[in-house]
Amino acid sequence: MEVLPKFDSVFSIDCVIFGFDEGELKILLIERNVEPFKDWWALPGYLVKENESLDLAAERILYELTGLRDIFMEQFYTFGDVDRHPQGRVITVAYYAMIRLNGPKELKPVTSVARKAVWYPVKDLPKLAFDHTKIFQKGFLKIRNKISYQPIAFELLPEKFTLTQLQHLYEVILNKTLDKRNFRKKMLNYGILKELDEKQKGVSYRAAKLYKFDRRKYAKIFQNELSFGK
Amino acid sequence: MEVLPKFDSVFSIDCVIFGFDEGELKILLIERNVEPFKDWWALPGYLVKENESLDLAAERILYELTGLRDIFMEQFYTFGDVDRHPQGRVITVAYYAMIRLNGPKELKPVTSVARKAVWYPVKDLPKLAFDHTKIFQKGFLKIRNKISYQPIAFELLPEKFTLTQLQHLYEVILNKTLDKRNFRKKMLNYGILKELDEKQKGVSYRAAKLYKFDRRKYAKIFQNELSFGK
DNA sequence: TCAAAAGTGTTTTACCTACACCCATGA
DNA sequence: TCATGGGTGTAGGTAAAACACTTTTGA
Repeated sequence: MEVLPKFDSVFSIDCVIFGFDEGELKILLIERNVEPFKDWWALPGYLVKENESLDLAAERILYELTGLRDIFMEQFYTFGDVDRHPQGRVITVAYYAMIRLNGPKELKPVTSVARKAVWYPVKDLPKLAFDHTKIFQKGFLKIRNKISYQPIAFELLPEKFTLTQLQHLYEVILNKTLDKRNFRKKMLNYGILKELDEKQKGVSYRAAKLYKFDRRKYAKIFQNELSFGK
Repeated sequence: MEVLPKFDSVFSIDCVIFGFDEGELKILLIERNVEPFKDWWALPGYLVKENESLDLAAERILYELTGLRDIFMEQFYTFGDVDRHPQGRVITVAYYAMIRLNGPKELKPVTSVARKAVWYPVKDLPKLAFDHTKIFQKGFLKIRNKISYQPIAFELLPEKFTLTQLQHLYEVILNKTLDKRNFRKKMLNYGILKELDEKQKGVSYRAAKLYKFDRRKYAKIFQNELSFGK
């Protein structure tokens, strides 16, 4: 009978959590308070427990290191270079999520593994611990790719937003400027935006209409992704 | 200093290898010769060694269990349910590939872990060991999705093929019938097919032109995948 | 001569792209 | 009244979809 080997391999989760704030795309980083890479910036990530599924581990770890709860994350890649962890063989399953920053929501690690958690602009990231820079890059590619064929960007915006805000977000993620009229046509055409009877407030120019994302219609339209004509 | 825990977690690779033969989509299965799941059908898969990267482990494992070498595989998902392996905590990184079956190529396991390896039609799979049915399904979705926006199906065909063969392959993977004229227009339009001066032989009806896949042009066109108009 | 598959074009519709001006608002 | 962004339409091109008949070949 085959028996599992006894070498000390373990696995971890790392999270690439995107947020959008002050016109900038940001990700969540922690300052590590433990070796290895003590005092370095890192993606929120830690070891999976023996009796914990990957998805649940991801939720727990994100919560413990940043205080964020109930974030829907999706797995996107597993990194397994032999020497990616200085203390042994650790492969890591990377998850990503796009979330809404409701103003300056407090980030409070609940373990001492992280000294603090902060939102960091992606265009100016510091050197990261382990292979986390590579993990971030692959995660960024993932959302850039996904946004091109699924309007998932709403997740990053406040509940009510203007079309211009939405466009800016696309421009930041795709790293190019978009045509205003074409962008609006396309977005409205999707049929997943609810126009509100409300307008922007506190701006010193013509106030823009506010929109809401219609999650139900989105689900209907984008659940069946396959397409290849008759 | 943080120390890695000592519980016996390990990881494995499982491979979903697609082939196309006699008008049928098939995957490669092995008959297991070891516990657990001795005598069951399973995806080719085994434990990763301590000093081996995931990608290299995938190559080695596929070779050892089936005799196939130099197959380009891509990772697509990692399965980590707590109880997916009866003997302990084993997460598995799943890889897929699409390959060409040059006639009845011999499959010869080089370890005794697999009693034999065979091509099995996907529409009639037996019960599989572990959570391999789930892994297969996710892999199938992956190629179905990918083929809808990238003409990767060539990998499955013989070097020279007719447009009708190509269309049948698409129909099998997408599970729907396609319009002949539209299909041909679209494929030829991609500009990645070389028309040969050769025709099909040995058929009792009008012989079709043979085509070759132009890998260089394919690479040029499909390396930059992002698109969202100005 | 028949069976079986090869091969071929046109029309309609939808979507993408490019492009420029007037409008509403608060300071 | 001015600066700032909000908001709008049209024309041209490209790709997808629907649809049916003639041609070639070997048996």
